[in-house]
Amino acid sequence: MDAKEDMENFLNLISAIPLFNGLPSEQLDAIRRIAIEKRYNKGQTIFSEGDKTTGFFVIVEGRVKIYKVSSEGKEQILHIFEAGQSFGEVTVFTGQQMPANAQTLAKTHLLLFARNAFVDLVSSNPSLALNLLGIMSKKLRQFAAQIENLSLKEIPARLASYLIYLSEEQGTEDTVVLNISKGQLASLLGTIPETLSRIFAKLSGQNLIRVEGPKIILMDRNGIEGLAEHPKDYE
Amino acid sequence: MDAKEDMENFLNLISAIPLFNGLPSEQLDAIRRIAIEKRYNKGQTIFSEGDKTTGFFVIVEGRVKIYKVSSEGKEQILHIFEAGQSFGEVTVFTGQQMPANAQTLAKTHLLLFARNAFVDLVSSNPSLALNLLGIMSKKLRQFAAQIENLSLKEIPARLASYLIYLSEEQGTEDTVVLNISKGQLASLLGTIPETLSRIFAKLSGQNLIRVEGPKIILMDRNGIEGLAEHPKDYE
DNA sequence: CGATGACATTGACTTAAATCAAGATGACAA
DNA sequence: TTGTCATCTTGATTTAAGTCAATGTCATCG
Repeated sequence: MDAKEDMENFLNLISAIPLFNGLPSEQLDAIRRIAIEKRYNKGQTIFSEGDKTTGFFVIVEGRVKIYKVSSEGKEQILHIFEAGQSFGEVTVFTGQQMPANAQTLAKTHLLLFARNAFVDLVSSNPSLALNLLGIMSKKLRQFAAQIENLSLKEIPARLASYLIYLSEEQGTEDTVVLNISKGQLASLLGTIPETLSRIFAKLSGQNLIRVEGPKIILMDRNGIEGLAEHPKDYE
Repeated sequence: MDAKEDMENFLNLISAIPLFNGLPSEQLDAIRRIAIEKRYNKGQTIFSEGDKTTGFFVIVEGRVKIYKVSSEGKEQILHIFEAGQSFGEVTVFTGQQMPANAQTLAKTHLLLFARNAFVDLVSSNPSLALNLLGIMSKKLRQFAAQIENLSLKEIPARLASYLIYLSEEQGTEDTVVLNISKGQLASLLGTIPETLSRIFAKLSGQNLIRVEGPKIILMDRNGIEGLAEHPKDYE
């Protein structure tokens, strides 16, 4: 009975993952057979830049940051992934070494799909391939947005964009809660904690936001949107 | 006879494109049937940010830049694609509007694949799907590298990285030829022409390179590689 | 031919953000 | 409680790169 219950649990888990959406149950079963469960505590390293390809990861529970580190030790977060999202696709199809580092930001439960088994699965399942293409397209789009932010916007505008993004993500109108530390947010925005702190202070002074610990109150949503798009008007 | 010759030409064209590598001839034929030929002169716009999804493009001949423009008019080049490469995949699978602009840098001959027809083709052809996944993985990797460069490296290091990349691309040991104008290179590196010009002058002064118009002679390849990785040692 | 216009360089100056350094705040354990 | 640690904030200063403006170079066209 336990075995059967486990399996049901498992199918519930993976069928809730966007990547595996709409797949027939025999495919889900095939997926189950090649999945390897992995559990981590907060702050553990999943892989490091230069490691040889392991495979493809899906987050069942927890949070993971993908980041690069410069030769002087500064960190740039490329992405933060939450439950239901996946990472590591890239090396599965290029087969080179891991291009970045991955570390947990919380207690995390992952599924790992070994490279070859996963490639076989994708080859024999067009709708899985299409799902994967859709997910990778979205990631490409997000990276393009990040490049745009880094090179075309100053940091206050990047923060404003991020706050708007968060409020959409959280479905809130005027209050967002940071789900990462301010230091990590600085890294995600391509800056350092001191600078971010000053910008929080500056935007507070302009009555655009109010900061209460990890809770940010958007006092003037229009103003914040304006800042995100037309930074020069808000100096 | 002409029709048959045309078809042979066409099959030669598309079988040389990495994306269509290894596909059986009946698939190539299906591809031919849905391809739409497009020809542009230098400097023409193929699509603009916000346009509704057109489809997927493959470059037969020429060169295309994909770029974003800030609200103040500064341009950031995301990518420059050459013959044999493809672009526009992203919107095919997300179906939103075009996230960036595309403009030709030379007389260019493209194939356009309309969205639905292309999705059908990919769904029914696993090895095409795998090729596409491989290509998108490579693009994700390149974007990640670009984000790293923009946020973790100063401009001299970015230029050094680019020169190394070019020399590998061109298979040369000590001389590379810029295939875009210096102004465009500035945009690709996330800076402006004036700054790039000063950095060329600075690196020349350090005897790392010599600049002769669009030809850059790498006088000290080790030094340039060092600069790309450890900028602080070269001030 | 000289003139126009794109592209590139150089100089003087400004500015956004990083660095360095010192405190503040808050959580948590001994 | 006190002490320790991580996170965050604030201040003084430096610096890389952007801006503004002038000038240079070169190809091409009428």
